[in-house]
Amino acid sequence: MAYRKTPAVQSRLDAAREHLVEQATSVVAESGWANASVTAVAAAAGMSVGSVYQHFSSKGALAVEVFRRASGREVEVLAEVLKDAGGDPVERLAHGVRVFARRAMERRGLAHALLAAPAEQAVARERLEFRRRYRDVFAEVIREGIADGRLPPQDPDVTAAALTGAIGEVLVDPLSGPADGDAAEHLVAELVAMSLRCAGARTAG
Amino acid sequence: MAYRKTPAVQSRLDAAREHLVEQATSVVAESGWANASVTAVAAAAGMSVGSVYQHFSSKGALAVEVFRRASGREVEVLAEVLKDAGGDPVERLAHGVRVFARRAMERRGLAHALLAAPAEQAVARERLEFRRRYRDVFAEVIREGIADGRLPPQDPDVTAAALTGAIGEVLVDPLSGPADGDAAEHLVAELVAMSLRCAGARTAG
DNA sequence: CGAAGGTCTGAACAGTGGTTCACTTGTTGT
DNA sequence: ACAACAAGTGAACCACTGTTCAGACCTTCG
Repeated sequence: MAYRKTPAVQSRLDAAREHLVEQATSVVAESGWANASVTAVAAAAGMSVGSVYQHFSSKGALAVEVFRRASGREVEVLAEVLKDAGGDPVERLAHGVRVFARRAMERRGLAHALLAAPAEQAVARERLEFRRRYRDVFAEVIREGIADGRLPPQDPDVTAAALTGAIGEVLVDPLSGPADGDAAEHLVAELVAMSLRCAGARTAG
Repeated sequence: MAYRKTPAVQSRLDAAREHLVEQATSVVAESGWANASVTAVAAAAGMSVGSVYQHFSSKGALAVEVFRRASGREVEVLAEVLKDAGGDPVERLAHGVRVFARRAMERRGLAHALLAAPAEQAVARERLEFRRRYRDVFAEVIREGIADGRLPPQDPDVTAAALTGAIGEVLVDPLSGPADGDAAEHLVAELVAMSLRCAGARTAG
């Protein structure tokens, strides 16, 4: 033999793959899935179309990877807040909604891509899974709230799904506009209040 | 002159157009926008591809017409219930949610196509308008509720958007399954209760 | 009936975008 | 330096669909 893949080469490959996924994410966040053609993504990553297929067996596989990373990050953050932030379940729910909303407003493009933008089948399937995970983490905290009497009896899955849909709808809708500082704060406050009412918390007048 | 379009011919044309729109709606409801190619729609309507272009200047125009009709019907029904059904605003809201939910569950395919299924740009734009109209009719009844003191102060647009998103999320999610009689009734009841809580109505324990 | 002008057809066309592959370039070990 | 082989390239290929259009067929009216 006269050639064997060296660690240096491997890490260069890994870095290239990493870079590709990151750039693809940017393209998706800025222009949506529809404009994230293999050509466009390859160009953004500064590599040839052919090279993309050295890292992913198909465009769909790359799209799924992009979606999984971004959505996984979001779910993780939310789950952490809902589980480990201090306070009773209702306080944690409020905090979670606040974080969800703020993050989505800061990265509007990405939020839209994850929650609503038209996408190919493979990504659409991932999106269902993503929403299911969101629902599960919300449902858990609602269950806790019911258990300790701070929330009234209810089907936690229905309420959790509703929260996911409600927040997504409010945030993704372009009528809410770019939402500068003040308007954004107002929106977040209204969202939190609405979510607490939705779960049946008594605090929100 | 030797030929002029006769009323009989015109009504035959109108009927054909009508038939085309109806069949296209069926295709969309059953297979989603993605599978509603011009070829498939023409076949379903029993006409040639070319004839489709006698009625609509493009595939997008046909898709928009299909969407407008179906969505317009739904909004109309909901608006009527929210405005004209008897009772105070809270009762009307509950009734409206019940109707929205039942209709969506009865025509799951259509509901999914209207609310969530991936669609081309032109339809996506219509969908935003559709959701805006839903929001407006919900917001109106919420405003009334606030005005007569049955609902607490809140941003009606935020709550209305949330209701649209929440109900859509709960209904469209395939995990809720085909929802046979009993499960369906449970789901509707939970949805109504959740919606009333969401708007801040006091009745819902 | 026959001319005029419409309606209907579906194969051919054209744009798009994912995928491939013969080739060039780069890297490794002798 | 050179052989061996992997990585990188991008034009060509291919499948898929929306759209067109020349000709077939129908309807009207003198």
